[in-house]
Amino acid sequence: MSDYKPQTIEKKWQDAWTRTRAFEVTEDPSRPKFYCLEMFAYPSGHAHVGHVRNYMIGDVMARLKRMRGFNVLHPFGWDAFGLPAENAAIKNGTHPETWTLENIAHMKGQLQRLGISYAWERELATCLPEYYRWNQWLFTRMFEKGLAYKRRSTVNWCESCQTVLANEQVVDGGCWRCGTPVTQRDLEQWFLRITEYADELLKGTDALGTWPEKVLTMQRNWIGRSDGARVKFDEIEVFTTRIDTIYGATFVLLAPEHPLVERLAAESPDPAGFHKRAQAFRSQDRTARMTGDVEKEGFDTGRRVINPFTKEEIPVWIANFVLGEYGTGAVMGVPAHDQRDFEFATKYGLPIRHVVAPAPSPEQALTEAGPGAMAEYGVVINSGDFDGLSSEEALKRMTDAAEQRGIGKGTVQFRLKDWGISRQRYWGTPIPIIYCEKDGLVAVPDDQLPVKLPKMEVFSGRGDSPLASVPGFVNTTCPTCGGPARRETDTMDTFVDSSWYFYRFCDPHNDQLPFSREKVQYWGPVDFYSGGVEHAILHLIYSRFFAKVFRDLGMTGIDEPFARLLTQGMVLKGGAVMSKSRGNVVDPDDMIRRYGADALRLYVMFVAPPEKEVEWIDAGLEGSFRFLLRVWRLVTKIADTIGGEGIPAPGTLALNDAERALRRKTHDTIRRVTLDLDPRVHLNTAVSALMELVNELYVFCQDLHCFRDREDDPDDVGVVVRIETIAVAKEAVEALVLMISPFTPHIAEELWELLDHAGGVAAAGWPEFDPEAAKAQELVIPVQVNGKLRGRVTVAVDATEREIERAALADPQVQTYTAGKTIVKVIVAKGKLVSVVVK
RNA sequence: GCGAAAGUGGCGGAACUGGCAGACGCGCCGGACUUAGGAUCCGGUAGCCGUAAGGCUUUGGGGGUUCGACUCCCCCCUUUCGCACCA
Repeated sequence: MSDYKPQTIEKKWQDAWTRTRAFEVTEDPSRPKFYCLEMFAYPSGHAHVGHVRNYMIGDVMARLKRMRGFNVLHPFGWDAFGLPAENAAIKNGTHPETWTLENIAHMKGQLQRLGISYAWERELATCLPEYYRWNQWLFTRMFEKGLAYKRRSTVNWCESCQTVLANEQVVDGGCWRCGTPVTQRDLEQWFLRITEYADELLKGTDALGTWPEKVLTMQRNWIGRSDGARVKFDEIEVFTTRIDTIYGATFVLLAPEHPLVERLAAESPDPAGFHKRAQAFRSQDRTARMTGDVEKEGFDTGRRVINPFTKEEIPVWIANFVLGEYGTGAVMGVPAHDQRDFEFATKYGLPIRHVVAPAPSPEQALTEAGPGAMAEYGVVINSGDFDGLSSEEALKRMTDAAEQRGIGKGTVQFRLKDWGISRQRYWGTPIPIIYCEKDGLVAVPDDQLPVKLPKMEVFSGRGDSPLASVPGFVNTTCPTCGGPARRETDTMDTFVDSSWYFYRFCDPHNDQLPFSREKVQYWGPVDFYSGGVEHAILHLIYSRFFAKVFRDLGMTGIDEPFARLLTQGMVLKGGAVMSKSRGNVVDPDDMIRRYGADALRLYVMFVAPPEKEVEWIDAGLEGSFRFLLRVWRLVTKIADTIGGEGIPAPGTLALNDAERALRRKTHDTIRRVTLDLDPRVHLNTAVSALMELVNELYVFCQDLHCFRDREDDPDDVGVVVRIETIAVAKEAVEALVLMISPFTPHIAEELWELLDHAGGVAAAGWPEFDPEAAKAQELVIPVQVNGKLRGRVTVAVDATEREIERAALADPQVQTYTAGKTIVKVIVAKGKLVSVVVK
């Protein structure tokens, strides 16, 4: 018996996999496909054990599916554009490209040392022209269809990153990357019209039943559909979801940004003062304004408009809590039925009129202002002809009435905004647009793509778009008229890169198109996708959007890119996320050196369910290492006994009790592990089941002397008397080695070879569950008396309910509790439990 | 504030559709083998009472449904996450 030397065997098998191109695949219509993907990596420098966890989940699934006969695509690549590379360049003078490519090389080595079964020949990096060329190609298609457009607008600006951020990239009022509070800027920006797909993206969430509910909820909230109506109060159009309360509208509120504000200022007695007050609201910190921390404030514009339903004249105010970018930027104030309007009206003494009564008792209409607004639906009152209608009914009738009178229209409003993709930074995809005096905005023709990112040497990190300072890049000729023209100098948001890479993996070397329809139709959609929950409304909504764009371009027939999503929990150290700046990074290479990749892999799978956050504990890894030692010893000690030819299948043999028990455990373990892996993805309990099997195997082998303990002693042949014993031990050990292989592939391959098998575990296939073998002959059934466990009876597996009841009542333990009492009832839960009720 | 998920030993966590709570591992305690062990093997390990057999209590707290509740229902507490004036 040799010692377990993970470093040696891991190297051996990793080399073998590379040599035999074990994980490279091509389309094969004769086999079911399985596309397994983990979110690709930003090459920040070093992988930590948090990355390892995500990649392991995918690797276990990929390896399992291979063993079960699937044609498995399991690729990996690099989300290689991004700010850290540029910042590193500014700080150290290393070119972003150098920095990025070096990091990729290092991290790739780390992943290879973990033995992840990637199809490395499909590796891609988004910073290479072979990739970003297709970003430009797709942008051009979207430009042609009006899905990419340019406009001036107020955008989110991160002072630290010196660039624009999309709405999705503003987290709690700060930059998603660095947390710096976001400010507003007015800029010319390129947008992608994701709102075109708002409704489909929303409805599509219903079909994503295997996604975590949490992610779906976040996406639904983000898209934020509201059904309501636009109604004109003279020239001011408001958006409301509660037109049923319009008779209670006693004022109108404008956002400080509303286009009418400046005109009203000009018409007011004190234009300068008016302007100043509106401006003060506008410059209120957006973050505070958005989070509702700012007190509701406003002022009367002096302007009056007619409520089109009551015909009353009501005042127009400007209010700091009305959002300029949502709806029409104007709302009707219904203080009786909207909490915000209520606070506002109370503060400024505006009239409050109740027009909806609580549904059950319409006659008990509220006539006085209560502690707050009554925002629920009810029965409409004080509303002319509409009195007595339910809110639901009034919504319809009033909308109809407004439409008939030409003063309003039923409409749907989304919270989702178009995706601003212009970035004023260097390390990204150049936007393939040329500005010509004569022809205006011209897309770079496909045959001139890629627009290559010029090699810049100096990075200041200040000012606008670095590319603007490269004359050789900026100055060009118009593709249409040939006259002098200049190029767009902004680059694309890196989330463009990650929004379609999963399709590129299907056809990574295509130099005619981003991918061929045939290949994506074969591999797509991704069957199993795993990554961090932080992308719930960034990457995951953009990718869904792009998938629909590709479909509408006729390039795929796929509506949704990710059939199943698993959001894995983070690995913490000292209660905090691992990061270089905190200095709490656990380096997988350290762990591999000490315990081997297999132990590390096993531990991250065993420590907790994949979705849960976990705290990294070194001792736990040691435990996993000890388990592998135990497996190693078990198999190496018994290999001579069970290896080789001529051992019959245990199903055909007459087994004794111990043999039958082991066989039952073997097959019960196969059943549990199989189910835990697929579809449940409870990797931790699958590992526990394997540990139980190992424990039972040890006892069995020791009791029945299967181990050959002393190799130097020819008398210790380690051979048991019964061939039956050897047969069931062999079955158990082989099933164990195969089932552990998705978790710890190196040791599994090594042991499989040691057991005289050629061809590797993937060729051997996943063990078959035999329900007959797993069946017990007798059952031990617990017996409760008045709800308390009082005894156990052993019955034949096919015993009838009557027999079980009789056995339970005959049990002496049970009788001590039933003696002298009346048996009221006996419930037999077949195969599970007997419950006796006595009085 | 609104919404969602979760609360189980010293710790990470099991318990499939209501049926033996605490699987598996870590840690700890004891034993065996050892020059030694932080290696390995075996055993113990929710709490309380009891020498023991055994008994009682126990899945955040309180009620309820049920022969039976970690699991279902109601109220409350705590934690985490998401949304946060979207009219």
